[in-house]
Amino acid sequence: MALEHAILVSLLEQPGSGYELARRFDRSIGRFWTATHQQIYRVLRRMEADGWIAAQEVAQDGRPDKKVYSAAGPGRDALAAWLREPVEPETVRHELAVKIRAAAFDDPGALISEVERHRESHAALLARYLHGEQRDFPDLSALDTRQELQHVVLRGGIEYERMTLAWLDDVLATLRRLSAGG
Amino acid sequence: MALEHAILVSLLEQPGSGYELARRFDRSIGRFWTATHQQIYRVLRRMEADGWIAAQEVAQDGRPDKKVYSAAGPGRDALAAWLREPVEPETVRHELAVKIRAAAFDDPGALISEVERHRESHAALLARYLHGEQRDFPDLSALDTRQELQHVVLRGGIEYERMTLAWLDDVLATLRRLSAGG
DNA sequence: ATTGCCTATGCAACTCGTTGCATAGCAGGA
DNA sequence: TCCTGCTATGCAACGAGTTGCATAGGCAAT
Repeated sequence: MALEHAILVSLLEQPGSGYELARRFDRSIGRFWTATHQQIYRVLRRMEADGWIAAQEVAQDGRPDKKVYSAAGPGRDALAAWLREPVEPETVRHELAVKIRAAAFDDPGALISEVERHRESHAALLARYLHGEQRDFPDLSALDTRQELQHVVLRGGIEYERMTLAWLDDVLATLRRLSAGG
Repeated sequence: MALEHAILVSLLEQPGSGYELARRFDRSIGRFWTATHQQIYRVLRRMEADGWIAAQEVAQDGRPDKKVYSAAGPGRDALAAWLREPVEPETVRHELAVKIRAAAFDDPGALISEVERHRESHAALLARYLHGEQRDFPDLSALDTRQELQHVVLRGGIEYERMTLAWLDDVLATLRRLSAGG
């Protein structure tokens, strides 16, 4: 389980409430680790009970109070220990690949609009990555350690999206060829 | 949920027992959809109850009897309906990316051997893909629809592994630079 | 005025996925 | 001979993840 660790990293980068974490997971972090607010609140309570993080009540005017969490010593230790553990292989759930093989038993042409939709969403994500890179890393020759590591992860995301776009074009060409009766 | 659908596709390509399906999921299909034998048996029972698949008891000598499943009419219908439904966005769980960002709060050098291990396993998988391509698709100019679709999925796997290898090299270079104190 | 959205946290119920264990006969090697 | 491993199926318990709903005040637009 790595949701705890993903939350720890996020809190080390910047303390925040459960709600704020949920929004971060929707945006940046969620690109390589998804989580709903329910999961986050549940795990935060457990982590606080275990002493990994500390909470501070913050009163706000005009909106509900919030609990701002930050990483504590035992949390840092747990993260360091986890870093040294061997990682489990990534489990992939590529639904579109299942659909493509399923199309052999139905009409390949029925998948085209679906694949086009995927292509658009990957193109949009790539554009967002590139925009975020410009905004957050304007000068690539002056990055500290944290930024270097954030940037190498971002580069992975960018390359993944580029590769996926090229592959989806390949898939579309194949589907069009097959449904045209080629 | 798409485990049902992945199983249906596999049974349409070739009928088989739960045990055989589990091994297929370990090998080919498992590269884009993982499942343990427990999940598979549980889902097979449900699918049989729903009439999606039909079972036939097969006695064997020297080994336990098995139940060979094959896709039934309602299963094909369900698959066709699913093909036409919009797909949920793929949820990614990229633990290594979390670790890389976590390394900013510990020693980046501690991650190097971990990343090297990943690199090796991706290189091995790429080699297996390429070997499987040679074996299963010796003549790329004479493929039927099913093989065309299987091959375009395989091409996706190959490109994914190539991209991942290049990225892991990038990660390694970055980690080495940072831990050398550059 | 009312509708709908945003911040902020949480309960309850459910499904999905994993882990450990059990059975049971057969084959092969130390 | 004992141990390991393969085929083949399954139970039980747990942990992870999702979905629907609830509360509750404030803001902005219709």
